[in-house]
Amino acid sequence: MRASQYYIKTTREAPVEAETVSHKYLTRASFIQQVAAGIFNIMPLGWRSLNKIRNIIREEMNNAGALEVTMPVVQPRSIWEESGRADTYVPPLAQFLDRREREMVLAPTHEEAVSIMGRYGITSYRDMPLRLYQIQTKFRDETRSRGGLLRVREFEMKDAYSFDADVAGMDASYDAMAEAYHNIFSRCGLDVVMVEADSGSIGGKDSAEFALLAESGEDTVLTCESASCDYGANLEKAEFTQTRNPAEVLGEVERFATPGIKTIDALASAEGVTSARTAKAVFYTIDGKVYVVVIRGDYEVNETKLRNMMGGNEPRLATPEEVEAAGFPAGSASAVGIDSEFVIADVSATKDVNLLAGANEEGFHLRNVNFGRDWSADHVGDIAAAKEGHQCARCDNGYLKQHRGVEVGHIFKLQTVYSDAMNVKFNAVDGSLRSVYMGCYGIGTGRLLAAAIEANHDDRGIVFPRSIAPFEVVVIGVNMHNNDEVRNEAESLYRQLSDAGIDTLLDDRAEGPGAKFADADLIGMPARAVVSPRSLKSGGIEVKHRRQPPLDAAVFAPGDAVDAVISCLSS
RNA sequence: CGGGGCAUGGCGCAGUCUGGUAGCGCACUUGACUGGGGGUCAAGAGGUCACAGGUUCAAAUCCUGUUGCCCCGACCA
Repeated sequence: MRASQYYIKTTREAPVEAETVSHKYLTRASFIQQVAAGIFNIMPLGWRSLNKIRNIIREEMNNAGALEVTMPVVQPRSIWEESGRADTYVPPLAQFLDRREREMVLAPTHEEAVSIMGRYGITSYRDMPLRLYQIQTKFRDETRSRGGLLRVREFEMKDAYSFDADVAGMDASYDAMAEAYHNIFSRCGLDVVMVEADSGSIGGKDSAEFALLAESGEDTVLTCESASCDYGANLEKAEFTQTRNPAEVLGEVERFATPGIKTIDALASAEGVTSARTAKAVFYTIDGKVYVVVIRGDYEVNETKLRNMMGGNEPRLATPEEVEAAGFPAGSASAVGIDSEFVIADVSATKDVNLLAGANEEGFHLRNVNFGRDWSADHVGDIAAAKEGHQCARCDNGYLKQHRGVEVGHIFKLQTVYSDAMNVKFNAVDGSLRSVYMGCYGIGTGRLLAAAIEANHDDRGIVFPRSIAPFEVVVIGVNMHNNDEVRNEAESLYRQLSDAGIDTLLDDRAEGPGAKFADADLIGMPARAVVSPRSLKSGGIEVKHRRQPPLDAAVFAPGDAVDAVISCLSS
């Protein structure tokens, strides 16, 4: 490709709203252009990179035994009613009426459509495993987008789905996809961690996300610091080993005055103990009912764990009005004296003894409060949020470290959630009719491109790995438009590289050398070959890798330049 | 959805307080010079000042409303 005939419109300045590195460079290098909030044009350079990413994904999906298909972006709302997600999907579906006033949705994901494809042909256990994937546009009318391609409303995703006859088959599909994902990310130059995750509104049981650890990410990920432990989890899911106070003899409950004390920390310090010796109570409204949620004072409630424990109903902090209407005391609250039906307890508050707690009376607290004797709860479980420094629950000798991460992939074991709802059934070996075990597996291609830039850049621009760069090498002809010798050498090298199957860009624009170098660096050309009067005088053509310093190029005779570029690219 | 901010040529901005000929840098066009890290000079082109109403002799500027976009939070396969 000749730069003079291509659409490269680099700029010195990024739009003021671009905050992340990838957003700035993708815009400055003219890979993308914003059309509306969270909606982008992908320009020729961006499209080339995305095509390389798509092809890597295709190869790995095909290797994992998946078949490529495509499913509609515009779907009848009825299939979402069939799955039960028409009204529960969060964020809400983008909907419209077609010309005959039929209700349509813009698909944010394709479990419904693939279930329809699956049930068409799967009638026997012999039809499975079946693995399907597509690379397709999704629309999610999320209330907020950010970070350029890191989080958008309309985006492209590779989504794959597996159909298996039993749990063992589903697990095998899941493992095959996980392996393919590792291959994809490493081929794209990304060092990602696979961590346990919550499955959210997709449903199902086990899920794992692939996260690039980066400050610009919006995910919070915890990993075990121990070298011998590979535990990692999204904050929503992360477990930790709770500390315990030494067992004590249960003391008598003592009520005492605490004028002016409003917080757990103030209470703990007034008593000369740490907040771990307190049981704090928080009010949540879940499915229209107000609950007292009790957790040890040094922990925080993880609302995702709380939601999962309470049957998937979304919890939110109760308003003072709701608390009052439910008849709960507003100040100095605790679960003491509350009907256990409306009490939710984290295990931390149930295991430790002789805790400080509210007296359910303004200005008074209680000493030596104990679960089982002084209060009880119908709902007890792990609803505590893990934090940096907490002890790893997996190995018990490491501590959790907290990171920011970009979620570039997510895989789920759906079990039979969709096959039950959408009637995807088959006859098993014994002749019985059973629901198919499904899995689903997603990678955001645009987000992957952005993440690759977050992970690979310097102050001059993008530093693409060869595998996903729009071009592999740029041949820069310095002043080539009015210097025959330079032009002939540059054209000849361009031809030879192209013939060798290398994606080559010939920068034949009538720009000064400075502009060409700056653009090559900004766009992230992995290799650069320079033909100029100066290089010819010193023996030929300069070849340099993007990672080498700007002035650190080696000169090769014209006949050796192709080999030099190839060897430079594979370094 | 809550809070905050912004809207003037393709991009980045000044001008708005105090109403009176729309300006700067980058990019663009033409020419000349230049030619190793976004070069110089000269001459140009390009803007219903987000939209709608109002006040006024006169509105980018003042008033009212609307829309779009950004940031923080809530939320988020």
